[in-house]
Amino acid sequence: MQIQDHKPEDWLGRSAIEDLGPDIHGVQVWGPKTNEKFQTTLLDWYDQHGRTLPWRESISAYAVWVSEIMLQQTQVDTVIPYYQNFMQKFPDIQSLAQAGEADLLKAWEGLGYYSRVRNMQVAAQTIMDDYDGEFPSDLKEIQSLKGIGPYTAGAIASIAFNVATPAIDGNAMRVFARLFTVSADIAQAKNRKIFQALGEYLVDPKRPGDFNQAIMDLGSSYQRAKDPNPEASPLRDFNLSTLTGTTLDYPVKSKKAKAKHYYYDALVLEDKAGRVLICQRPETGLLAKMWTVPLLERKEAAKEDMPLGPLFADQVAEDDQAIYDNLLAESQAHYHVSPIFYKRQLAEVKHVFSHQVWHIRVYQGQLKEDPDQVIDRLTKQGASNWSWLKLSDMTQHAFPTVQMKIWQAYEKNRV
DNA sequence: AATCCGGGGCC
DNA sequence: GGCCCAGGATT
Repeated sequence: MQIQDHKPEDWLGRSAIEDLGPDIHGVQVWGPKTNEKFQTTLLDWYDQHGRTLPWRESISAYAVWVSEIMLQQTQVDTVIPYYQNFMQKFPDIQSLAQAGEADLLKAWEGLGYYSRVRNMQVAAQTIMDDYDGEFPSDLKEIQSLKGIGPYTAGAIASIAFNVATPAIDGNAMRVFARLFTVSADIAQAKNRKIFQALGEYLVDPKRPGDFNQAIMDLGSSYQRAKDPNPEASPLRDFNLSTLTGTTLDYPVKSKKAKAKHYYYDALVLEDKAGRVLICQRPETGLLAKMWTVPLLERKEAAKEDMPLGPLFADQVAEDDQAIYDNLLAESQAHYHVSPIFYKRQLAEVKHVFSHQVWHIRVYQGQLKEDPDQVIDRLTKQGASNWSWLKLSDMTQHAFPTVQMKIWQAYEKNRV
């Protein structure tokens, strides 16, 4: 599609201009070459009032890449300290490609969506192997890298390599939907092409990177999702929703499905030496490869309080029998006790994910007998994804936030 | 096209 | 409790 040959109404599926009239409140809106006036106004504002951010200080493809991956579904204020730590530990593509996975996960600990950092390392290795260590500058080659989709490719290409392409994320879709009163549902993937086309029409071919960043800054200030201030925006006179008083009608976004609820017992089993048993989650799925104390999902019928006392196998959900069996084997081999332990409920922890809500009862495990064995033997036997952790030394494993909550509940309430 | 994948901030 | 956020991979 020859974007430059079309006016916005051609791909909005209706004539916004005709519906509203060319003259709104005495202001001429979106006539010929209005996009060029829009660009000038936006970039003049950006030059004077754009945000100062760490990854804008000295532009490199690597810095833009790291920041954009971290900023996926994550707010700027959350990202900044992670970004600075990450750039110090992994300052270039090569150091990222060669990093140990545990160190990478530790640098990402608490940030969420942990596959982002694993994908980034895969991409770094691809760049080392296939691009001689130089970040590719072609839009399609950038998007072919693991973890880089259409938004991030557009951001890197425009900001780092001055490629005249838009960067369409939720922020840009909100800004453009309000700008042209687009009623298409931004939650539906098929509608992304509408905003992509608008972006291609609007983007400044001379300063595409600054244009895209200016849209982001506009979306975080005058065109925030909540409590926007469109009347004071430098783009006020271009904005059809502002001129018609319909800002909060846009963007249209359908609701997400409700989260499912799950019920767990967290078993904090501490030995005489002050070590706590932890295990590593599977390689795929939620919180992949992160470490937690054993989490046993309660059977549907056992959602009520469990009686304090020994833990028996028939109280554990089928999916968690392997965890239980492993606990049982370890305790029998090294402590000659069965069942594993008596337990005391300390607290309840609630943790909300995008699609799941976890309700966790935290139990303090109590060894039935006093172990005489040397604890180190435990770490040498059995599967490597079990470990005894000294609470004073938590830097060797990456823990998800839900585990941090369990640690806090344990430290506060342990007896 | 729908689902999965974290976590924090805000109301 | 619900919604938002500089999305992408998987199915």
